[in-house]
Amino acid sequence: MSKERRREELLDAARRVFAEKGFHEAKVGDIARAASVAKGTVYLYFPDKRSIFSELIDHLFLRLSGAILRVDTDGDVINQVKHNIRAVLGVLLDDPDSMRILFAHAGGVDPTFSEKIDAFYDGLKQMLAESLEEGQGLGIVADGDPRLYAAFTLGALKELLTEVTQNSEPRTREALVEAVYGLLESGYLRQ
Amino acid sequence: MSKERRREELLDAARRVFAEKGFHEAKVGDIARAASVAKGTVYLYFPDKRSIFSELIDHLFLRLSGAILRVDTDGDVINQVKHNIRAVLGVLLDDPDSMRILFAHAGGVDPTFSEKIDAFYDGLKQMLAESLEEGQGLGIVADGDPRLYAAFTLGALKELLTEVTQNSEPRTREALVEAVYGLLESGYLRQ
Amino acid sequence: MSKERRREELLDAARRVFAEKGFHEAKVGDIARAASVAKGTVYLYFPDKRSIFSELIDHLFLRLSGAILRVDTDGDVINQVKHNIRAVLGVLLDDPDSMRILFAHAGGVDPTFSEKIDAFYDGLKQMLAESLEEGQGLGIVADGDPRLYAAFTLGALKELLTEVTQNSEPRTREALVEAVYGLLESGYLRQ
Amino acid sequence: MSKERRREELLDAARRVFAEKGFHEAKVGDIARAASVAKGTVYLYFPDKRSIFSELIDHLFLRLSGAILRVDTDGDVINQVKHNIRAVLGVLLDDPDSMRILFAHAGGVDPTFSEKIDAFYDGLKQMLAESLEEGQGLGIVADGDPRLYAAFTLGALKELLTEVTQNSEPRTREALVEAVYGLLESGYLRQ
DNA sequence: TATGAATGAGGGTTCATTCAT
DNA sequence: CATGAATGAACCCTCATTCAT
Repeated sequence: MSKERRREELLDAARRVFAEKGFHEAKVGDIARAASVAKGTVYLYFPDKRSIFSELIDHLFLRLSGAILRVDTDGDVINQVKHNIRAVLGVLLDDPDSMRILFAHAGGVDPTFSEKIDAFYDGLKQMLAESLEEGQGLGIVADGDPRLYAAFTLGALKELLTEVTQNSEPRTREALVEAVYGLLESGYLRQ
Repeated sequence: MSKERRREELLDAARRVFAEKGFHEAKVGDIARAASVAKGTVYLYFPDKRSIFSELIDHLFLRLSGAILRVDTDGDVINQVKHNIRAVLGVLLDDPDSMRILFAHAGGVDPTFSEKIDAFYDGLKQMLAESLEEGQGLGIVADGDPRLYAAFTLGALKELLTEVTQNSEPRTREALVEAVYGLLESGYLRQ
Repeated sequence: MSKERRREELLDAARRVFAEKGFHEAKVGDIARAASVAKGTVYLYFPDKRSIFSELIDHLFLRLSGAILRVDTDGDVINQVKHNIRAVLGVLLDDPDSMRILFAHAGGVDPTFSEKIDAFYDGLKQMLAESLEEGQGLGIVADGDPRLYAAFTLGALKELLTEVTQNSEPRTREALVEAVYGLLESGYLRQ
Repeated sequence: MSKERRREELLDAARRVFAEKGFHEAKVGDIARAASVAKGTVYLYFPDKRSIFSELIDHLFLRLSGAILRVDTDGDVINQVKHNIRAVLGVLLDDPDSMRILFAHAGGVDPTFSEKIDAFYDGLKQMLAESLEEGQGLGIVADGDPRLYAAFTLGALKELLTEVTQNSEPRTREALVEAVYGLLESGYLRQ
């Protein structure tokens, strides 16, 4: 087996184990067993346990960052927004283990790691808030604190994803996209 | 010092320590030191470290559950919704350490614990979804999957709280309540 | 048992174990067993294995440094020289385990540690060489490189000590002192 | 490359690595890298790491044993003594890596190995002591314990070598021979 | 013969928990 | 009740050695 292939297998195994048990409950031996190798083998490919976890998160962040496009307010805003919702849902629903690691376990590693996670979310929120502010100038975003709107959006997406993964009710992605968009566009309370 | 008082002091100390370091990085010795007692004393009041953490979370859950009122669709729905938003914000902003434990660290303890957290959120979502379904019958909630709306709401609130605590920008609670309500009522995107 | 007492016991046990097995072959468990405590207890008194070894060597160095007096060439040189020989022999013969650690095992720990040992010997040689140089000025030390004389002296003492400890032949310390002095004063080859 | 040649290369590499790092800090991988072969190759030529170290020491011992001639008291004793001093200095100064392994690292391997080293020195001392005893019969060696004289001589030589290698001051070998001889013949203290 | 990926025993260290005082 | 020294299970990581290619 090629070195690169074995490395991928270890990452796959680690992803499954971390998703199930979290960072601290996942023992290096668990990862090795899940990959059907000896414990020592893990250390031929990674310097330590933490770096495996870190690589999984980094990779997920990269995919998310790559999938999201900064909204260009000169173009079709609605479809760009929907594209981004679709992109985020796509990345995370296609890799529910990574998603679970990020949402359920990434915070419990250690303070340094938490900062990294926070920084990523902060970056997203920042980018989103800037787009929203631009949108306010164009009158396509309601008045109000764009950081709050950004936080709403992120939170709604996160929890939606958690809900969708935990709950067995099957829903097409497009329906989810529309549901999120609907929320952003008109909420759900009616008088 | 009374037994009950000492127990409270230990919980207070544990809350601070867990909030700062998370479950695994917080050592029993840290908690003892924060409470100015010896390590052994902790075990006179709690059977183990996990149960302290658990009690903090349980207590927070109780306060949250107690603060939230099931919406009575016969009454003033708007104000009941706002009341609930206000209540959740109140409980969590008044006790930022508990909030941090819940949002940043509760997931990293172990799989069993994660289930407990998930179950609580699920209960909230369930209750909220039921109210929303009722509301749909009365025409005051838009058509669509009430579980999704419930997830949106929860997620938006969570992230809002994270944002508010992390970000230094000071905002009155009432402004936050109105902002959340505004989102639920009409979103923020305008064409 | 007092904390200080337990610490001494651990040092005593470590001294015996290190003397017998050397740094690497001596396991922390060996030291714990020799002191009749659990392995974890060792770490209540020392941060790590190396620091125990280091403390033993440091202590020995202190005792040696304290025992040796710089020779004052205004006084009775012969007796001062004999005093120093006697002092070094005394310190090391009274603590053969430490001696063995120093002579047989201290070099095998790691490069940093070896430097420390070298530095100590170098300091001794330096001090001795300076005294000898002074002695040359007074005509009581033969011409020649004082560093070499210092090295001879140290080496002769070291090996004498090794010999005396390994060999069962019992000899009074005073006889040893006289023998060393004799060597320094007139060698042993006769024509 | 011939089997024998490769074996020599591995020994050369090992000598360098052991001299620099000592037995425990020198990893088999270090040796392989220094010899520009793969780790597994080392094991085609040697059964284990210890045996490489052992062979280096054995070889050095052989060269030393071969260089030293038992003093024939019928002949020119002075020059035979000088010859031996010259021979030991020659062997060790020509191969400073082996010397460093012997003096600085051979003690730290394990108890069994330490015994081997001790045994070698003991053999040397024994041989030397016997010659000295013979010399005492002929009146060319002072009265006194010949084992002690042997120990002195060995120790002085060892430390001289250490000094010469560590210190940058350049000295001709003949000067060193004369210095050692001078010590043996008349010490360095004068009244 | 040479390779280097894989193995797995073993060791240092941590820390939740216990218990004698 | 309170203490804090002691315990020892458990884990991460290293590296000498093996073996399939």
